[in-house]
Amino acid sequence: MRASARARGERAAQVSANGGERGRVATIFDVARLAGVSHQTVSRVLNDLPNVRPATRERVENAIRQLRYVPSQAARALVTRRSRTLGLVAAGLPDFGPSSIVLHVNESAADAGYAVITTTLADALGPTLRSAAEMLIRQNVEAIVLIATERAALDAFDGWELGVPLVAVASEARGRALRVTIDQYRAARAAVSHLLELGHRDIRHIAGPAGSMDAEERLRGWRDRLGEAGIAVVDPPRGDWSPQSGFDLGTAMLQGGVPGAVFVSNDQMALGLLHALAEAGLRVPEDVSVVGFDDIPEAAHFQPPLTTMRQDFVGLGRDAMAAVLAHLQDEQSTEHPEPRPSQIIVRSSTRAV
Amino acid sequence: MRASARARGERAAQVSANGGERGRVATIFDVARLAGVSHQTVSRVLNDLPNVRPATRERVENAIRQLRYVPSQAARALVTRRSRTLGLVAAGLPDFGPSSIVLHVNESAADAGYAVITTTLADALGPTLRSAAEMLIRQNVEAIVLIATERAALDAFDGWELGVPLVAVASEARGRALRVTIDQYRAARAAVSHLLELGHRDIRHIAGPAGSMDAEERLRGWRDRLGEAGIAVVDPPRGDWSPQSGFDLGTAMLQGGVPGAVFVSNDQMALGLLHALAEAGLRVPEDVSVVGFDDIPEAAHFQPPLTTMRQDFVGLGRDAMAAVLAHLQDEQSTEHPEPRPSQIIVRSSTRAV
DNA sequence: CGCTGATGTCCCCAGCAATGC
DNA sequence: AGCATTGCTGGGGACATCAGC
Repeated sequence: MRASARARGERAAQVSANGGERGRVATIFDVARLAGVSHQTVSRVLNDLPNVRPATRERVENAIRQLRYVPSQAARALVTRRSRTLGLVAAGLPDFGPSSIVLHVNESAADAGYAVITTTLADALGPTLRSAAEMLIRQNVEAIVLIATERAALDAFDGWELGVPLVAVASEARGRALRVTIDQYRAARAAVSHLLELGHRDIRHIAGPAGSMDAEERLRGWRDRLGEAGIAVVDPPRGDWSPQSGFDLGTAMLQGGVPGAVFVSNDQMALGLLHALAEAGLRVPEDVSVVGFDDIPEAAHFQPPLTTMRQDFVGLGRDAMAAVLAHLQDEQSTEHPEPRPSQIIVRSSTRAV
Repeated sequence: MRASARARGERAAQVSANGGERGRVATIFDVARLAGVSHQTVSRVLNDLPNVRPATRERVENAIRQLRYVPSQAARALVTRRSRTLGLVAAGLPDFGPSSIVLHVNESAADAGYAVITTTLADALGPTLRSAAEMLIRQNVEAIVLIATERAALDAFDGWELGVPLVAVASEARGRALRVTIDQYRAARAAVSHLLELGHRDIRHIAGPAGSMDAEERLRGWRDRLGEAGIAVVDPPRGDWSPQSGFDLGTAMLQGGVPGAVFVSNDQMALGLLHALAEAGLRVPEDVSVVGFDDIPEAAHFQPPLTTMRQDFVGLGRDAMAAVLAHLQDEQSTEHPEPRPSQIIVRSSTRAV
């Protein structure tokens, strides 16, 4: 079909004629023309394929530099069916946990040569999630990573054929999504163990919101560990992660007497609790021991510096990216990686009784 | 050219023959075939163009639903040269300020129907920025939004033809980038005015790092406002935004005596300062007044609750997106929007002397 | 002949302009 | 005039083919 070839040639000629035109960028044909080879040879150079003579390669590379040629991702995506792009769906920003995960998934993706399209959601309702996912699919993402704090978010994706792999960062295993996770349950048990080892028996809990899987796992860890120690518990109050709710629930808790220790489901609520305790004239850790969760940057400078659980968000980001890549290479790989362990950071808000 | 049309037809036939094949997605031709129209008619339906009979439109829409057809963004981008995608370059995460800006730019972009590819940077060095920007260009973004905290980041982009509009979120006007901003200078002046009105004269400052434009503007506001009040100042100590640096610099500051009031360049360092003051047995606000900057969610529950400057990140995100859209529609529009004003939040860390 | 290095053709998928009924 | 169709375009990769030694 010579007509086609000629059309290409004419176009290329036009381009070199008005190369100075604003906004016009070089194509692979322009490069080929300048280097005196076919566009296919340029393609081989671009993709590091064999069968290109070093001298030819050199010429092509010079032409690329000269024209400041950048391959069109759109054209490449069209033919390879690979966009080198990931979708990231995150609700619950700007909390420390989700934000950190987003940050580190981004970093791991960049290392793997992937771009990340992030959609932040105000709520985790089905329709919202659905339209976010559809937008990502339209943008041609190769996989979707879902930062799921609420159970509802995970459920919304279930029984819904996306067409691309779904990796969920979540603390419960639900649905068919590939899951990467931090072991919140064991971390909560470790926090309670720390208090038990200090001799505490009256260990209360301020939990996170009901829909949150993280909150649920931390609550379960607290309950189970106390149960094993032969200590009966009642249902704990639930906050919304905010310092204000920690303050309110802490104030309410003090109405019924002074607890020996409190395990709080995140650092911000722990801060609110510290505030409530200070207002009530109670000293930490002399009167009450407090353990938080997350190890936010501020925690080391609370009054007193907070004992808390530090999570491995960096590792989690890597796990998520590894899961994506594994699934992209091999559809069958449904191996869930080991949950990432957490680490207790003992500061000055806990002490032995 | 009938050959071409026939090739299309054959391909379409193949598709419907193995429609169950894994990973194969429907194209506009499959839809056209099922609806008994040409692909162009489908295109008109997709783009809400006139000249489609309601009955035809109906048939096409049914076919789209039936095949779960999603237009290929890659193909569309190739022909329209519009990717509906924005690039966002952010250094300095996960600090509260930059994180908030990223979040709200994302939201505003989503409202405008744009996807956002975010790249997070470990440092703001030239080569890092450059490769980040190149990656975004390859991904075909229509514009780049740069969250620039450091002056060096802004300078790195200068004199460098990107090929796409650049919008900088930054507190200094540098280079040719379109700029949106929060007026840090006026905000700092307001913070100092608050202390002056309370009768303070000995008003110190703990500044942010030297390269930071935000830190510089806040420092300048503090210096100028005090100068106007006839109060001489010396160069303030500089932290790195972290609570630890606030603690260290606060401790050092107390070696030279107890100040009347301190204006701290961000809330986290203010927290460190509160910690240092508490350790020295000083009371806030009885002995020392403290004003922070940012109004992070924790600030209301510091001990004591912190007086601080709240910035309008939501508005800033909208400004950034508006600037992008304006520039995309009209290359000449280089109007910088008015800087967003900030608001003082008076809590319990300041009081009259 | 057999291998290396380079070329030609078709295809990916959607939108636009011109055309046809 | 209203509605639908045909042909071409965009940038680059896969594959088959070809030239040279």
